[in-house]
Amino acid sequence: MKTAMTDSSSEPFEEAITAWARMIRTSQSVLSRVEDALKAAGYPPLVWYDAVLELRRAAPVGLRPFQLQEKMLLAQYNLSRLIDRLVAAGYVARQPTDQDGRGQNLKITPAGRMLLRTMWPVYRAAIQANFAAKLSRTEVQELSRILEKLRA
Amino acid sequence: MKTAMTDSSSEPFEEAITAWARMIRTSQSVLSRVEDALKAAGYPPLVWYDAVLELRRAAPVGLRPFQLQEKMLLAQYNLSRLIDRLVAAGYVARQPTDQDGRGQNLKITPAGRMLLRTMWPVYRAAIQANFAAKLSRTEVQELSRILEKLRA
DNA sequence: TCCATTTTAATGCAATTACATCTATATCCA
DNA sequence: TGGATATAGATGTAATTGCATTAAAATGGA
Repeated sequence: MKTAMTDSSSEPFEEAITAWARMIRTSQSVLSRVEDALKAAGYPPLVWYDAVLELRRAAPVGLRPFQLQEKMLLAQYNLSRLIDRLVAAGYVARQPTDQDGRGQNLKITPAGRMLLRTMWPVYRAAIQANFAAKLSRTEVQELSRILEKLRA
Repeated sequence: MKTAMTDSSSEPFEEAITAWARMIRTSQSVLSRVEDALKAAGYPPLVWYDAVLELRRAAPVGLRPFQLQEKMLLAQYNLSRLIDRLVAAGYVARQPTDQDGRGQNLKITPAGRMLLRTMWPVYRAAIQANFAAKLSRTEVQELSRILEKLRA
């Protein structure tokens, strides 16, 4: 016989629903605060930072768009247009590929490196204030571990 | 003297960066899979479900738009247009307020209740497959606890 | 080799979201 | 009361994202 308890969160799946809702809500909320901090400092959205950062990591060779897409969570057409904007802003250079006539090679420019350098202190402070400062080191590690399981 | 170790993740803040990146990436990835499952089943986006669900919880009184906004993570103008779509689709009814001539009252319709009922099995299965199934009960509880600390 | 298929990337157009502003009503206070 | 201020919600327009399709080059087999 079941208990008379009505607290739905005592059921495993109900606990999962709660955790699910918290993950979606909290990550969106924290992310938007970080984005706001960047915007308030006059910087472009985080996705620009992520894309240029991947290209810095890939320097000096650079990346093809489809390789960058694999590293980011973006649809192909969205990445194509993000690259347009990054190139127009001077943070990324498109170069023809020698091996594949369909493709192109993307490289970070000096301005792109400067963007990363100047954005980082603001980004770092926002992560610290809105994320790291609210958790103990153990909690950070535990969260990281659980999220990694979730990704796989 | 510092150790010669170069593994940056041994530094507390570097661990936080890793956890931060995982939280953003993983939650987006898992969310998009759940959204895809709903779309594949012919249902509207999750934000529709969330809004209508809040109105079911608030029944029979209903909610003013600004009250719904407080419960959801949406800008005022985005909520205004979401309500337009929900009303156009017949899931929500706009009613004049008697106390405040500026406002309106939002109520779930029978079609809205039906939407929640038919979406739920698909949504539930998607949460189970993409989230709950990947974690132990203890991990779910721990994740939930940590996220709650983060929100505050 | 030649043609069908696949891969890479771009793009026309529709839907949604962001920004700025606006309208209308309510509230506050001298 | 009356005028300034605040609150609730909508909306014009620009930017971004989503969807479907397209173009061009590479690949793979007969």
